[in-house]
Amino acid sequence: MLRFRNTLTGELEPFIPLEEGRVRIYACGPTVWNFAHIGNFKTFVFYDVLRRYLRFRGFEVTEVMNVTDVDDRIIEQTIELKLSLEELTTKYLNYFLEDMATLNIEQPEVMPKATEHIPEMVALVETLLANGKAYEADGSIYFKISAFDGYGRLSGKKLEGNEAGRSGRVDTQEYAKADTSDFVLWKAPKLEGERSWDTAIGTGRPGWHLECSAMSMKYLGETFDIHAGGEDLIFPHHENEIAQSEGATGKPFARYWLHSKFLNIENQKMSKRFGNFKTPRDLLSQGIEPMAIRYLLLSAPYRTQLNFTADGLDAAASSLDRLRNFVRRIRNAHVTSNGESPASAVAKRMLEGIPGRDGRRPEHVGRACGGVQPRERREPDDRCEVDHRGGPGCDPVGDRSG
RNA sequence: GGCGGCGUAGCCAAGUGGCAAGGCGGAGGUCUGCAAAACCUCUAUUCAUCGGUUCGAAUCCGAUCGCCGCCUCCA
Repeated sequence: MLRFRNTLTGELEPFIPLEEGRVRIYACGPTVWNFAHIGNFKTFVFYDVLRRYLRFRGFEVTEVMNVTDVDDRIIEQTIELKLSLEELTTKYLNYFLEDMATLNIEQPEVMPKATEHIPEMVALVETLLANGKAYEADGSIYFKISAFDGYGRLSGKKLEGNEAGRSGRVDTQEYAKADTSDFVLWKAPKLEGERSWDTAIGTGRPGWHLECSAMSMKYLGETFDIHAGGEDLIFPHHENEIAQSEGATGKPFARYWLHSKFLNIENQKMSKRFGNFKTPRDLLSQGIEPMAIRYLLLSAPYRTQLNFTADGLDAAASSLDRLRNFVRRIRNAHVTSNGESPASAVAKRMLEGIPGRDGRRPEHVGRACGGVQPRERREPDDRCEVDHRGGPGCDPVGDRSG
């Protein structure tokens, strides 16, 4: 039985999809205002391993990953660079897709853009206005948290304990909200030249969380299986998604919430804001091969924080070389005494190892494909045993040559 | 101030009650004209600290110290 650590409950829960044999996943995707850095890709590689592993386990996977192509940073950039929204976001979306391919990340089944789902978002806001969970103020529309029971369930936050603006990251005086904890659904334009849409709920653009609710429900249904994202999104993003989605439908939103921990560098999270980030392109230009980056990002389980270092990257590259050597040796090896080919003997052991394994620590999906090692010294007569954590369907390091 | 996570060898890291996986690095060796590569062997009596529970604890409980993350548009 596959189990996941569900942020919603904090428990390790057996995974039972809504529909047998099929998994519906919504994964929070990139905001295409600039290059994505390898911290971002830690999460995207996690999604990739998750979908590959689920498929390996026999599930049909439908993954929706949004492309946020309108938000504050994008708007600021378009004004600064005198580009249209489409020019800027198309450019960086293309770079992102290239980077995904470089790191051998499979493309999700659906990659919807926020700007192409304005009508769906407007409809959602209209529902919330109609049932009293949203209100208008100064041309913007806000979600009324006091009208939604269960706010804070995902993040475990109690509003009393929180201090508005404590993170120092946001301007809490920016909006005319009735309650500081309310969040914006629809934003009236503020800047000169800011992109906006004329709609039935007014002129403006969607708030951060709205696209994820509208698009996940459109492509996956009002209730779906897995919602994944970086740990930073637990609050407020995912908390607010739940509020506005369940506030509108009255039905449970996502059933399993999976959050990946951050990539740190010099013991601080990698972030554009801190200027301490590296992009895959930066590393490639230093002669680092793409699969070494992927290997490094998978060297800790997805729920474990990973510290990025040059040594770590070197170690990943060395490990990868050794792994490839191992594969080459299997291919060149002779058949075993019972007539089985070495490659199939290895595959069989991997298959046998996995079911017993995930029954215990299934949430280690990020790690599931991390460790294929020869164990020749333990069993000299059978030189092809492989650590059970690898899996053939898993393609451990996503290396096509392997 | 509130909430959450983590602390295992020089470095990265697995392990959630029954003698401490693995990788990198390092040391020694085999092969090789030399070198490199490859391959082989070795590399934690001990799991931040202190108490407790137990026949048995890295694993469970309590306290302490240290680090990290979130606290309203960050993957």
